[in-house]
Amino acid sequence: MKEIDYKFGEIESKWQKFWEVNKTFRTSDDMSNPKKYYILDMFPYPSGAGLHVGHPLGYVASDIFSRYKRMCGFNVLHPMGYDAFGLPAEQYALDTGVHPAKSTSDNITRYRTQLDNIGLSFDWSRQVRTDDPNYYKWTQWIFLLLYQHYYDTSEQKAVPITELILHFEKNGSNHIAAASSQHSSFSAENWNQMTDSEKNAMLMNYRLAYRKVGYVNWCEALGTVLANDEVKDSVSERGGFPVVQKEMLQWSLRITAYAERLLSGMDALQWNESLKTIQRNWIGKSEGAFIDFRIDNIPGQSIKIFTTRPDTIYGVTFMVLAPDHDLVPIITPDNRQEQVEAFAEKSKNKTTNRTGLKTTEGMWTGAYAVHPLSDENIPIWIADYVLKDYGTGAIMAVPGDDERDHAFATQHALPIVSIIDRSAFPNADMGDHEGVLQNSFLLNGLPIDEAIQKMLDYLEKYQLGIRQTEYKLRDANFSRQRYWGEPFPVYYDQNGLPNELRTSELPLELPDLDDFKPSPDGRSPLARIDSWTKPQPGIDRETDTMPGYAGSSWYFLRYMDPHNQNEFASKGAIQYWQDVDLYVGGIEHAVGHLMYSRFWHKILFDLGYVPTQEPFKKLINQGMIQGIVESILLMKERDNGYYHFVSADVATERKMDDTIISAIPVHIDFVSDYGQPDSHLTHDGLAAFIKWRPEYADAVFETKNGVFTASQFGEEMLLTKSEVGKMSKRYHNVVNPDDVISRYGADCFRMYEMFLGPIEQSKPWDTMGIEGVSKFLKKLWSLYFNEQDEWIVTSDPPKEGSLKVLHSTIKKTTEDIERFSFNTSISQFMICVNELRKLDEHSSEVLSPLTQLIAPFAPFVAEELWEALGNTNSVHTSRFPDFDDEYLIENVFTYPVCVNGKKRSEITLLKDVTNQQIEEQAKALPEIVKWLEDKPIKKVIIIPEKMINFVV
RNA sequence: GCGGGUGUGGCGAAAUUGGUAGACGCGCUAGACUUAGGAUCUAGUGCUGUGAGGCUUGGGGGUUCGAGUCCCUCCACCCGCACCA
Repeated sequence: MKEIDYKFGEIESKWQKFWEVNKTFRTSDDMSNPKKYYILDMFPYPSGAGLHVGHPLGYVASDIFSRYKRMCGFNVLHPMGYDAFGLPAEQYALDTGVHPAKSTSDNITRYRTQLDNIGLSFDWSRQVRTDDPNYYKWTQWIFLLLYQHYYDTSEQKAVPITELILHFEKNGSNHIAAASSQHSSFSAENWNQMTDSEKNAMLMNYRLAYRKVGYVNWCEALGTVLANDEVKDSVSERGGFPVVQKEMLQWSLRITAYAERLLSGMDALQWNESLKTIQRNWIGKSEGAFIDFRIDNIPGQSIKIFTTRPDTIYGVTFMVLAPDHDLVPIITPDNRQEQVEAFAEKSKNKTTNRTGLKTTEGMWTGAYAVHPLSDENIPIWIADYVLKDYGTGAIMAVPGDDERDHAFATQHALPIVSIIDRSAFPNADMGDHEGVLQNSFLLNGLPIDEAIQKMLDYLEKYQLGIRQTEYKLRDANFSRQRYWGEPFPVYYDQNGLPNELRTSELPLELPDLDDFKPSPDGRSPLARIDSWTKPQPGIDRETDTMPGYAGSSWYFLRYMDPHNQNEFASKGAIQYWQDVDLYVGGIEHAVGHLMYSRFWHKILFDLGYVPTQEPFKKLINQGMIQGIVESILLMKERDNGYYHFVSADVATERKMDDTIISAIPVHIDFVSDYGQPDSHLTHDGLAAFIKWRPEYADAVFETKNGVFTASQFGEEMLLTKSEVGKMSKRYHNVVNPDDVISRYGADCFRMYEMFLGPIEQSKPWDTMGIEGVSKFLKKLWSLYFNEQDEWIVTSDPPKEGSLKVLHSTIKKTTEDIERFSFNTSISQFMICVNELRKLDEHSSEVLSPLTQLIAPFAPFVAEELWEALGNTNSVHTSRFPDFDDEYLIENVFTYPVCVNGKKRSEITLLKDVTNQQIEEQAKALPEIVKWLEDKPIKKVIIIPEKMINFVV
């Protein structure tokens, strides 16, 4: 029998052209349709590596959904664009001399081809690129909005800085309710007497975008400052280069002002819990109190601490400052200065890498603080476990109810007072909010939560401390000493004061440049172009550029009205589209992009530019498609139990024991001649592998998936190991969707990616199962065409049973699509097609709706079949079929009949029989008679259309 | 350590509100058509037992006529944060 096949290659290019010519997926500008749906993919950074099979997972899912929504009559906005500014393009320029604009554009062209190959239904007329001056004009404009506003903490919103100035002129800093970098007190007179530069400096404490000298994460190797979320374990997330703290004049964004709203705003969002948790942790809210501890014998000096447990204050037996706390040199008596300094110096070196460090090291400063309630003297220590940049950099130590304080006190023989009685809670640990206070005077006998409130009231009443909510969230650094980013729309006058550009002067375009090296002093490459930095005498331009997240923090709004020259998007367009109904993307943006976007959106909301508090109503994190990481170790010689492993870069020498190092990551998939994945190295695969990496021509291989094996070949040996890991260029395991598509077709590729499992789950790429999907498409095709490629669809009435199969498929798949369960919808298609083949069904009355049903998943095949069915429009402009209950209603039902919950038989009965009839007929079944024997029936449970159960 | 999540055949996985566990696909076994099979079609396939039957959703316990699903407890793995005051 001839294999039924369809020529997917021809079909794909035919319909790609058709869609382009007919603008099939243009979003309608007609905003009268009240059913709008905005479905967005996280736009990619167009890297040099191109797309791999992992990227399309989310794209295909959102594409299926948007095709479905369109067919349901929604006006769908489904755009795509490029996050085009960023470090890698500049790094590439440094290495190769290719201008970032050029390499970025080249990459974009390549991405576009790949995306089109997959058959994604984006409205490309709305494409945005963050490096387009027409786009970043508005990025700069939004930055200026931030600069021009401050956060009013009583109104809980952004307010023009001009109102703050009015307030200062009238009242000075009295009754001010504004988020600020530092609190200062001044009168109206003081304010009015300030010089411009003093006023400017003061206002910088309040602006939402502000410039200040501060410690920043400086990465020497990258020649730039990085935001907190770009740094992990003291190395840069990109490249893994060391990051140190450096003092620099930088722009920052006051995201801390929005901490509470960013936290509470999440409650109503349909995001998955783990993502919300990541954001909550990042914001890191803690409620407690600031308390001042006077220092004995040094008038006017006090230690400010933050605590979430003010109830434990009677258990304070010592204080601890961070070793680099500002007060340390002040309070330390002369005779101890030297030792204390030495300790601080030693711990400084440790802090560069303190992850996972648990220590009880510390030293007494020689000074004493005064307990605010008992007036007792308590020693002040310094210790590594207190961090300068968390809280106030100082703690009141309560060894009686804090594990770290307890360990520290034990180590250094400091007194411990038990202040919590947990005898009623044997399972409670130190620090748990269970138990009652003891040895605590006015708090004695109170449960912890009540005691906290009572102490807070008490502290405030006697002005010993204040209630305060603290957040871990830090303001976001917004300056990069880099070329490939948005220039700041500001200039500095003779006094160095920042001045904003007018909207009419935007965009401030990035000048052309051919030397991208950062200056060794940490200044941006832009600083070298005098014509740009000093456009006029007395005017200096900012030479830093904005970070990568600037352009991506609002791009979803631009899609609503991408070509608008006068506004970032028209009021009408924003009013119509409102917000993103569904956002699909990776979880790696949890604390970066998603946090900044929400922050910017809230500011735009406060200023009346957008109608919603949150930009992304529902969010789905697609899982990662992993690759198989193969490591090969080539063993050179052996003597006295030592082997020499030759890796790509260095020869490493290791003792052969249970632990084996991985040296050269290679991937063996898709290296065999016919492109068939083959992770067990076969002879063909081996030949291809050696062709690919000729340096291994003389080696002998023996592999076994997942375990080490070795074969000996003279003095050489080769070990391999397979494991699941990231798909990445450096592991040589990137699978290009183009290869899969050319072999199986785009429809097959799309369906297979969806069939792999739930969208949100990560899974290794494995082509084993793709044949099943391919087979399904051939079977589908065979319902319409026979082996001779003849059209066999008839206008006959449907055969008995086929409408039932069709309609239950419509019902099931519609429900599955709505809940984003595409793997199960595909299963249902398979069942349906198999059934129809069994019934030898070729009626257009059945096949027409089936074609429509499959269209979102396999758009190319569906178009071809839809056309063959005699339609002139695109299947995507047709109406998604509704199921008809009439075909699903059954007048009989097969009940499982159970005895004591175990199924023993089954019985098919009419639907409208009474329970008594059901019981009698079921009881009479021979199997049931046997199981019931003569035991008395205690109870009969009949659940209509579910089951019958006899309890004996 | 804290927080979040996941545990179901040889594998990827299904299973509305507790109601026939393992749908669908891969793989495997047998057969058909074939010079051939890495094509196609048919049948079988959780484990165990000749059979009736018994066992089975990470382990243990509970609620229920009935538990993958609810409750308690323990274990394993993954992700995030991490000396967080």
